[in-house]
Amino acid sequence: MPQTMTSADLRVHNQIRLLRAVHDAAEPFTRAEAARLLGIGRNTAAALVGELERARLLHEVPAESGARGRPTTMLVPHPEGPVAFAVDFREDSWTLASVELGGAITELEAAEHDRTPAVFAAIRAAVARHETPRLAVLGFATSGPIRDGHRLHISHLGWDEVELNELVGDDWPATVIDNDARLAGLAESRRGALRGMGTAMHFHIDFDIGGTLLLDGDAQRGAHRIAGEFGHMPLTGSPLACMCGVRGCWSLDVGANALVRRFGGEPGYGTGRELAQEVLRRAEAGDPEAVSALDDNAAALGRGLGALANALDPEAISLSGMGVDLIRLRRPLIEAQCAEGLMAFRRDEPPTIMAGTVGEQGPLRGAAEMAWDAILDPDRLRERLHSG
Amino acid sequence: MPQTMTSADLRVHNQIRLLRAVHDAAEPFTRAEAARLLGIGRNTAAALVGELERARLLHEVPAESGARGRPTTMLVPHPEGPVAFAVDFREDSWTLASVELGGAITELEAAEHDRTPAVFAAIRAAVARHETPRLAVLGFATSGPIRDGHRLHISHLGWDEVELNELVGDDWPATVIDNDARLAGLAESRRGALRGMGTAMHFHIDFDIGGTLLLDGDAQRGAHRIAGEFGHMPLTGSPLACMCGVRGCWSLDVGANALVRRFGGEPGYGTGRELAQEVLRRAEAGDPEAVSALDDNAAALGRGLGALANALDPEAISLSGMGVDLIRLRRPLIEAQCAEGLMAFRRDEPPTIMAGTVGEQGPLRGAAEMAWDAILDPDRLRERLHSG
DNA sequence: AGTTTTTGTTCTCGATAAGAACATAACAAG
DNA sequence: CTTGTTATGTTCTTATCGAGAACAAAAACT
Repeated sequence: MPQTMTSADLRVHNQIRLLRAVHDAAEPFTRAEAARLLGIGRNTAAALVGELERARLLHEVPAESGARGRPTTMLVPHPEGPVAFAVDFREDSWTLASVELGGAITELEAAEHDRTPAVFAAIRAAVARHETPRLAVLGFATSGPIRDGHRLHISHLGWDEVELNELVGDDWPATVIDNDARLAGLAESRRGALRGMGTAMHFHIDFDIGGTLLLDGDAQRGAHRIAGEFGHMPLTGSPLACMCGVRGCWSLDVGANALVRRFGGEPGYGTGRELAQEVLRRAEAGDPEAVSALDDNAAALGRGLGALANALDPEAISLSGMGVDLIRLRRPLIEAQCAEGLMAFRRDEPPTIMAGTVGEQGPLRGAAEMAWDAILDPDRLRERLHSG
Repeated sequence: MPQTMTSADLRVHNQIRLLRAVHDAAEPFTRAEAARLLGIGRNTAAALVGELERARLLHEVPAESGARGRPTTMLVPHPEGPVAFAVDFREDSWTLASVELGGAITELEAAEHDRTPAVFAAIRAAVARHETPRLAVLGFATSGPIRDGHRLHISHLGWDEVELNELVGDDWPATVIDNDARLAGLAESRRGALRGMGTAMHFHIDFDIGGTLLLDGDAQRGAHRIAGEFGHMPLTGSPLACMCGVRGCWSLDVGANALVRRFGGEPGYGTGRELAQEVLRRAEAGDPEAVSALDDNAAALGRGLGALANALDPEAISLSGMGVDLIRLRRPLIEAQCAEGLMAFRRDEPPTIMAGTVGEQGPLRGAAEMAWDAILDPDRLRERLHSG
């Protein structure tokens, strides 16, 4: 029982419903349409919008009138309203972007980095270069699990429980951080292939597999915020020991690491990724050993997805990273192996497996969604409404 | 955006908060305590309770005064208020009970059955024998997955997609049906070992393993309402083919079926369960082969739990059915194997593994919770408040 | 130019919860 | 036995919210 529910809370609640409708809509809509959408009267809509306009959250612009009736206004994000910054922090580069209500995104800066935690200072400096009073919340996507929201662990970079509270300190704007695979899934769930689904899953396949379970548009985090290591379940019977400390992980058979290992490459970041891409190209060209490696990879992917579908029953599964290549090149094999892993009675209704539509921008857009979730929080909104 | 949020909805919302507080509380509390708990004024609490009293949902009884201050009243379920009926339908027997607000349970009837769908008529007759105007919703727990909420599949009974809409027809009271393993988990989450946890899991181990992911006190159902078949993921490397149509299922190594197979018994319900219990007894007595079988079973359980914890990051995992015996007899082995399956960086914070505290009543109590969730639905409550 | 259609605006109304002031009924202290 | 203390119940006022009806306004259609 957190807080009471009073008339003022009611107003904030309905204003958030309105803002979220604007944020989530594919096309902008008018104030009258908003009233119908939310099931409120036109007078109430006018009052809600009026306050939000004064708080610089919404802006009304004259709608070009094509139909009959008195002219109305479109509800658009306020030009001086809050924005979210989003950072996609990768193993060798980062991107900073600004995202408005509604999802319009502007890339601000991008750079490579030296794989030491010093990069956080560089990112902070970039944020400072672009900082504006409009910046409300910064969403930060990084690879690797983040325990309890502040202890970052990226084994590939040799980062062992890096303390984020020391790197992202009080001089940062309000910041929310999460895992890239989870945020990519969140982006698909909010603005991509999984939009509107009650139960879905997303997997990002890079060197290994990370993913997330998406329920009603929310990415599940787990008790210590480190849910999503689906790649470290023994789903395909591998006998090998995994870098994570477990034997037989799914990720040993799916993803770039599996390809690289097969061709004797180094499982590092620079050359490893190139080699994996090279294998995919050779497989497309028909090289028998590359074809075999690709087939094994795709088959293992499908087998694992079937197993997970038995347990979690997603409506659809979207893929990003190398998963996009796998589904493009070997969809029938993946689906056949998925069916093989599905309990017989489920095979007539298998989960849809598809490439994500947000693509490479997944972590960035997911970070923005996470930041906007924080901006559209009742307490924060109440404060903003009453201060201005 | 389903419904609007008006002042009347606010009242219902707060009344539901109050009713749920009463329902979930371990000990009854007074009206003044309720006001503090919900963060509302005493006057508001009086108004809310007054309406709920008139609607026969709450009842105020004088509290024995031990302390100073003006005497107050305890909030208890109304003696003429709605009740939920709960049915636990097992493979050879069923139980019918009545459950009040707050969880007080009264067993009404129990019987064996002949394993044909005709048993539904017998259960309906039992419900009729005990039916009262107080009956609001019937919660029904059955083993086996129920696709889309109405197609029941129990392979052990030879029931292949039995159409529940034909068996539970218009002559039934309002009925909600779900899977027994999921409802056992719901019971643990609401009234048992998992109470108050944000992310937890429950597994019921019988002939095989069924389970559920519990998030904020809610059991996840999946897109087709058939989530939870964790036992049919290949987590332990078994080479065998499973009855479900997949190869290598976890359930081939954990549960009564694994014990029965090892000792050459029939994997049927009557003798199979007895044989499994016999093996457990012999293992306790020190019989080497039984000990080995029990060890294998427990080790496979732990190994699978570790894998699942990597993916879903539960705070705790509770067990029912044969899982209670396994945790009692082989906790160290289970925990060691779980740690082996956990990614190295998680091993210092493993999920708590424990026996459920609701025990055999899990499905029944879970069915009651599900039914009460339906009773405490805003629409239903609004109707009840305005009709009386 | 008049009609139709859609939306904006204004006003009233009922309901909600907050808050303050006061009443009440127990226990405790003298 | 009387008086004070304390926690709670009760009453009344007030601000706010959304609903709803009536009316005004502005476009397109006829």
